[in-house]
Amino acid sequence: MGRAPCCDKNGLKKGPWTPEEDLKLVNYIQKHGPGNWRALPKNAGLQRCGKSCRLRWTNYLRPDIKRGRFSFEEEETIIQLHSILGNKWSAIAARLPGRTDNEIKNYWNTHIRKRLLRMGIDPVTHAPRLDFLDLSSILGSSLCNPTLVNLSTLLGGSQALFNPDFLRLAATLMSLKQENNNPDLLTQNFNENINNQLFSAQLPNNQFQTQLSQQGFSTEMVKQLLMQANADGLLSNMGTNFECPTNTATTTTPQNNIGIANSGLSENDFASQQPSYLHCGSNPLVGDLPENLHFQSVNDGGKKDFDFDSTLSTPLSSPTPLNSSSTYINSSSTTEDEKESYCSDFFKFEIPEGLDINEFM
DNA sequence: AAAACTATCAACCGCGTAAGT
DNA sequence: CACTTACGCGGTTGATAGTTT
Repeated sequence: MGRAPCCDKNGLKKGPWTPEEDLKLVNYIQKHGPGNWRALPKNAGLQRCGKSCRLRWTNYLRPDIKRGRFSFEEEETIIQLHSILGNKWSAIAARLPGRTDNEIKNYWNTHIRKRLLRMGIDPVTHAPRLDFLDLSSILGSSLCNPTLVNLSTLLGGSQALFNPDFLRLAATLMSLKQENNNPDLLTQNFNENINNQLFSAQLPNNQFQTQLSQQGFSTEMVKQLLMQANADGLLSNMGTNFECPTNTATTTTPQNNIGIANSGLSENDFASQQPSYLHCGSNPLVGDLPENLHFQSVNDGGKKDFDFDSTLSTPLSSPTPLNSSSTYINSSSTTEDEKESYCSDFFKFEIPEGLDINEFM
């Protein structure tokens, strides 16, 4: 059964709206309010279909529409929301006052998407793109030491290689390798990036670890990669007793208190989400771990504090990391370069304060 | 100066679905 | 329950402006 046309299109005007048409539409809606779009054009004296009128109103004529360049904060919000919601433009627009879904969609496709691609980040999955990763280097390094990696599980568990969390980790690891001429920076980067990625990867219902273990590509593998890096002298500050927590941990950051335990989400709800760049830092830009940070376990129906100190031998990073890009955050007139610089910190996104994840469910 | 190319974004199209009959 | 209608959404198109060659 074919769908009935929204309106009789014979004789109806298409294309750009004239100021006169806009005026008619605005006047009519001011008097009668929006709605009943099918009847509206006839009543308003417009030779347009209702759909066209609705679109013109919602995307252009509505009085509360904010026009002009997207601010840095808006762009940040879009990226964060897109990592959670995907191409749910209307849902994203609902959280950006004054912006329409069409506008956000256009902006995504013409600006953000391209920038992410340039950064080597897949704009769909928000994970590093495979073709940008020197995975062969990782694999080659690991495979040279058969005690570190079981080849069959590695190959058989190829899905694990496509795990976004692992890819992020791999990307960071490789970037560390490229920077290994600066041990101090390396150590610091490890603290800030690897630790955070390992733990943040476990935040959504321990999804990362579960996937890895199910695919025979265990957390141990990641640890082995880190050990290998350590053996290579890359991670001079990493102790051999480095351990990943096995609890189901959720974020309860001192800053925004977002977490499963207090968000009203079930664990399954959380696990179903795409990687959202939740991380456990107090600073959304640098992602350092405050010493008093506690994770809450929601296992067994009860909340159990999870103490990082008991699982990490590595001291937490300093609160003022090198190369901090925190200066751009307050700039509303951000340049493209600055935004691109910001995207290099893309893995450290944090759900902004006041953003109610529960609304997305 | 003009052609070619690229970026932008308003508008359209078709589909899914809720609501109504 | 089947069907129709209206609405909203996401993908896509195409006109226009801006930039490069």
